[in-house]
Amino acid sequence: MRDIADLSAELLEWYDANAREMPWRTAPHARKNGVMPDPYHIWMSEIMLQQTTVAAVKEYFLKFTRLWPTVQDLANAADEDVMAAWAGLGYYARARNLLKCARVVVADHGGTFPNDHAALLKLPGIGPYTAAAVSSIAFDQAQAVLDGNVERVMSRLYRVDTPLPAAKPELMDLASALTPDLRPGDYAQAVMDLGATICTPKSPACGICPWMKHCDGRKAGDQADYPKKTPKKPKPTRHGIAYVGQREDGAFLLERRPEKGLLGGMLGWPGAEWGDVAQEAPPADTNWTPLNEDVRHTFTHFHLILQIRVAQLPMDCPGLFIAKQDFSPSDLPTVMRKCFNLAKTYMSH
DNA sequence: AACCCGGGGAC
DNA sequence: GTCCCAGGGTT
Repeated sequence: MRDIADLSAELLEWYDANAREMPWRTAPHARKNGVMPDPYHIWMSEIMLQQTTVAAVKEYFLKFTRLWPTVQDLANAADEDVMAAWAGLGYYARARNLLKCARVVVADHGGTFPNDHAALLKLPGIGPYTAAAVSSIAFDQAQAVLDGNVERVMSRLYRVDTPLPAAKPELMDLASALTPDLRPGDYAQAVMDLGATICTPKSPACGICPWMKHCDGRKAGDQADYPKKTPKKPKPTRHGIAYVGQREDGAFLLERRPEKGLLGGMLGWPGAEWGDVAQEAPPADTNWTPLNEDVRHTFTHFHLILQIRVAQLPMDCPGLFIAKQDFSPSDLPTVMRKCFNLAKTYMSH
């Protein structure tokens, strides 16, 4: 038990000297002076950071907090504005749940985030990790965070041979045993910083690791073999066609995708469902011009090859048209933006 | 427990 | 190309 207290104390000492700066983070010296972070900021950053790197999140976090400075502002926002602001960040269910959660916090919690793990866990888009992160970082509660970084650190520190994801309960027990009652918020950020900057997936910088002398993996020399993982399935390739239509007045023919499923709730170019073979499904009865080049894109679990068709459409063409001055490619998910970028080189205006 | 769900950077 | 990322929801 003496050893465990040493571990957290040594990591906090390292964090005091090496904490990375982030727009949502309260630095350790400020925290020691009683400054606490805004729970709204911590919550928003943690939602954005799910499966997403700090570098990618920064500009989105600044944009969201500029557009919606408080959870009340966000709760009052229009759905389509939030989805457009999220475009490009990926995993769009996060944006829908972000808005849902803001509205629940305002309606059921008086606009104040609950501070305990159990209450946070009930909110949309908040799972075990995010509940622990918000309760520890924003409210200094002794909750163990277990993300990809901590899984890697724990599995190396103790040479856990059980492969992920089956090892998660075991890793959670190890992480909980290390979480201190003193400065749990800084400790949570410290152990994740350690995984992100020193205990990296490939070629970890063990020579400068504050836990070097405690690490079983380091002692055995096989730290890079952890964590063990169950092999993943190969990605299939799907095919489809995207129709980029522009009306005589410059407006674009788009469609709002269904709330559930791939790119849910986002704008996109019309077309049939993607499959083993590309299917024609022109959204207007006119002469569509196929382009020589395809759009290629990779999603979480498949590769996609999209053929592009372009056409000029008459003013009486039915459908969801967005005026040229209201159309911004940055409102589109990346694959749809790729389609536009390719099509526009072939369009006259 | 297994599957679905983006996008980008490092290698 | 592969792997990874401050994971959650659904079935």
